[in-house]
Amino acid sequence: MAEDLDNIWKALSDPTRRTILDLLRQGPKTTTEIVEVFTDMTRFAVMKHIDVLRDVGLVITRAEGRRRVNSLNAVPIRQIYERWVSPFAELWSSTLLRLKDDVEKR
Amino acid sequence: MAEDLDNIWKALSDPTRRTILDLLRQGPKTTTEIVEVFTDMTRFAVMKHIDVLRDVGLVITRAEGRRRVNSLNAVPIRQIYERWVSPFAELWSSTLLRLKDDVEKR
DNA sequence: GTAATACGTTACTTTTCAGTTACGTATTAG
DNA sequence: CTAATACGTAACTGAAAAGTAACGTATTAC
Repeated sequence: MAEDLDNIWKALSDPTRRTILDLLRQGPKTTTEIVEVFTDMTRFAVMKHIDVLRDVGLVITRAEGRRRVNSLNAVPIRQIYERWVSPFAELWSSTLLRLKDDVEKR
Repeated sequence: MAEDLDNIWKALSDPTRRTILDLLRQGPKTTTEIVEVFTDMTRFAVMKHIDVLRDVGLVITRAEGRRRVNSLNAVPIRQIYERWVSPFAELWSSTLLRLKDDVEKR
């Protein structure tokens, strides 16, 4: 669980997968519903992306008859935030200050 | 600039590059100083990673004689936060609630 | 019960990307 | 001024990952 964060980063690095997460933010969707959004891609490609998201825990899939309902799990994103975004947050202001300095030097 | 966010995600998806950002969080470092940290990799591999980080604006490099001093720019991380982490933050609590429901159903 | 629906598995191709090798340039220390 | 230092460029290799194609299974509507 320690550096599973690497897998989560990898999962998030793909634009198709991020679009899927965006979709699921509005509520659970069946696999077919997700597939239909990506008209320029085969069913299998999209399903692979869902697989990746499920493997890292960003998506939870539950069977409902012949359907698979996929829902979002935002917890891994929180882990990314706590480890990688939050520690850099304090630098946002200092970065702006430095840029300000650079500008004033000219 | 709109979906340069994709490039930023890609840049952040590599563990070596994230380690470099972690290093620079403590202050600017010359290219050689960064290279020396990664003993299991050639100079060129590390330099390529620095290139990628510079291309997406996460690292700013300034020449100082024959040295290159690399410093961190946290602004792109802020963009990631605003677009991708913050919108999901509201779901952290609801995810926990749902997990709670799931547990209680058993 | 059969046909359509929803999804899965496997094998393959293509592309992308990390890393190395080889060669080269600019800067500075002595 | 020459030798070591600090960094750069370009071409190649290997492995991972995205995407496709072909075939297969379980479920439900009629």
